[in-house]
Amino acid sequence: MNITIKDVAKAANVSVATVSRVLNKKTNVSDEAVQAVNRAVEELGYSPNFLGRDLRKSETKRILAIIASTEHSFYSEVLRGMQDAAYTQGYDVLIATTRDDPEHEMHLLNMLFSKAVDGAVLLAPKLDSKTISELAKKYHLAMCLERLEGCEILCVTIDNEQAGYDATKLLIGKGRKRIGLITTKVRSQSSIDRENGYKRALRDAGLPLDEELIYYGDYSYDSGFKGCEELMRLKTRPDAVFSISDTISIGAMTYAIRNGINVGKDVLFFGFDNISYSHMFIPRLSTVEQPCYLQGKTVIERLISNMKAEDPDRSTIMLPHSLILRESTGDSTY
Amino acid sequence: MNITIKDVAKAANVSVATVSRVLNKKTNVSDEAVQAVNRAVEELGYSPNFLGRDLRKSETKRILAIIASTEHSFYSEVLRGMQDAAYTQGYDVLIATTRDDPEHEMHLLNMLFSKAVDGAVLLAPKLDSKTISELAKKYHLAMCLERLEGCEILCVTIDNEQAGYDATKLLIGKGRKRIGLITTKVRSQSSIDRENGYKRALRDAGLPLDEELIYYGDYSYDSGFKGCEELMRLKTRPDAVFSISDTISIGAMTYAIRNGINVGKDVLFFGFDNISYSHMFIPRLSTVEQPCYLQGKTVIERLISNMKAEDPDRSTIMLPHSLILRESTGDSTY
DNA sequence: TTGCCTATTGAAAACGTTTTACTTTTGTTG
DNA sequence: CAACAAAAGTAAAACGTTTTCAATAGGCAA
Repeated sequence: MNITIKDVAKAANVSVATVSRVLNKKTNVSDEAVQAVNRAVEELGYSPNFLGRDLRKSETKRILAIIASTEHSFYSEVLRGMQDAAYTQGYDVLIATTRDDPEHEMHLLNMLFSKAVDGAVLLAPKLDSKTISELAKKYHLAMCLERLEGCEILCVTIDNEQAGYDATKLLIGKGRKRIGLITTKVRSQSSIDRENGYKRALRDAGLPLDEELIYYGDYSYDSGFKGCEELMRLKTRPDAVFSISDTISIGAMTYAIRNGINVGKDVLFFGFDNISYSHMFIPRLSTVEQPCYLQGKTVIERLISNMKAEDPDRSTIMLPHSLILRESTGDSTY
Repeated sequence: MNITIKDVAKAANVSVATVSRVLNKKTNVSDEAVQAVNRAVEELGYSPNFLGRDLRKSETKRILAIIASTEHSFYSEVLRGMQDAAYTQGYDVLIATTRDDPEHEMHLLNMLFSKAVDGAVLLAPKLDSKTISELAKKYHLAMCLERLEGCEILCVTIDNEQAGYDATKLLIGKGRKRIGLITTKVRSQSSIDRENGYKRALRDAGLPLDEELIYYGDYSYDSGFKGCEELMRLKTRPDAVFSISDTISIGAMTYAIRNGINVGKDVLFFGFDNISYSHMFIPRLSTVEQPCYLQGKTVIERLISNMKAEDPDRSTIMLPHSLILRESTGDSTY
């Protein structure tokens, strides 16, 4: 039924080894042999079985990117960076989704343990730091976007604490004294870091830290909407709202607009991630931009280099972020 | 270096065959053997090499979903449906992106030819109908969301022509006489179908087909913005605009709003896909909803059933769509 | 005791490659 | 023309599993 290298060898009147050499562009094979083999491959419509090849070579030239879901277009650029970096070195990137389930995450990592891929990158780990640390010792595993406290693993991310600080400080610089924060109940390290940055900025500016001003929800638009509603119902309203993601921030702004609040004037809004919709929304959202493409590219480059090295790099690399000022903070820049 | 089944066998004092039987939960193996093997597996931290296993069984229990990119969150639900269906049958779904490059699409399909996956689903084919038809004869290949004229392959989609018709007819029903269409220059079958539906609705209503009212751009927000600008500059403006995607429609509405047009009153807007942002935008966008989850679920169920069948199903299945009316057509429904 | 059946086990083949180790052919040089 | 090196080829081992086939052991009836 299936055409194997043996069939090609027979058709080309050479040995199996010769076929293999031709296919792998090795030297030590005559022009006639090359031609005969190529003709046979063509005629038979042969394509080599990767399982056999990969087993023998014990490498697959494939890397698995593990994300939570493809819902957040935010990942798209990161993955593009990963693919570009991988592709130039002859690797393919496959994507799989955990759907926020740590068990499923472990199931996917099985592909790594069982050599179905050469390496893996976690973009939204649900497993705990210790477990991942342990795995990173044995396998070619890395993290991107999200770091984990005390986790010894190659990790490429941004300084989320500093980014939270910068965003908050910018709002303070615009004369705001009561700044709300909408974050998540589920504590990913990035949201913890961003929250810490927010708090440090308040401290540095001598502003009081009012726990009332912090709303804990989830990553959704609806949560942003709800969070803003709660904040606006306080005796003394906030005059600015920093959200740890753009989607949340858009939800928050929506509440404000629907309730007659002048966004960018009465209340300033600041998001995080610079997703494409943040500049499509009216008014355009000011936000923190991460170097998505670069993070993806970097993590793959390092991971592949780790795969060749005897002594793998398990450090955390923080790439620079930047602030993008738009209408929601009263700036008119595009 | 690596722990293989042999090491486990040695440690458990049984043969390799017995270990394999225990691992695969076969009968005909004594309790003692089971325990000894499990203990050894535990102690050595053994996990079976899938390459060996898959080669021997010549099946991987993996299916590849090939999309253009993860940028459009629209795919997310489809993939979720695919994964649910696959997972209940013991399959995993891997995702790979073509980045709109037919050559790269072929490269990814290589994983299918070379048995690295058992089947594949194309969600945004760039290859031509004939090529895909040919491949579908030899491999377990299916399509989802997008059909291809004259392509003999298992395909799960919606009736895009009818959907385009329905949306346009709705606008006509609201008394609109000059309806603009913003579509794409690159002719995917779905956009052709939607455009045809638009035209049929005009014909059926006895409205003239004015080529001026059709703008050909790409799938982006910017293209929608630009398209709307062109349409609004016509001597006689359209009183409604149908776009073949929500992102385009949001771009179009943005132009309108920024230029003082009363959206939902002066001009109605209709999108396509019901992406999450379509109800976050202000005003909320009326749109065509596709059964994303169901399409994904269905295509995988059929594909897996094809993998077991002698005579595979190569028909096109069209699932029902529906209209969602929101503020952009003057409806107040959520 | 003998014979037979069943439950468990193990040795070895098989899956499709690549690669090693060895043989044959070709070509060059003195 | 002998000697030898280089080039081109082959057979077989190896990768890590599963599965086939045969063998062993144990139980039980006669």
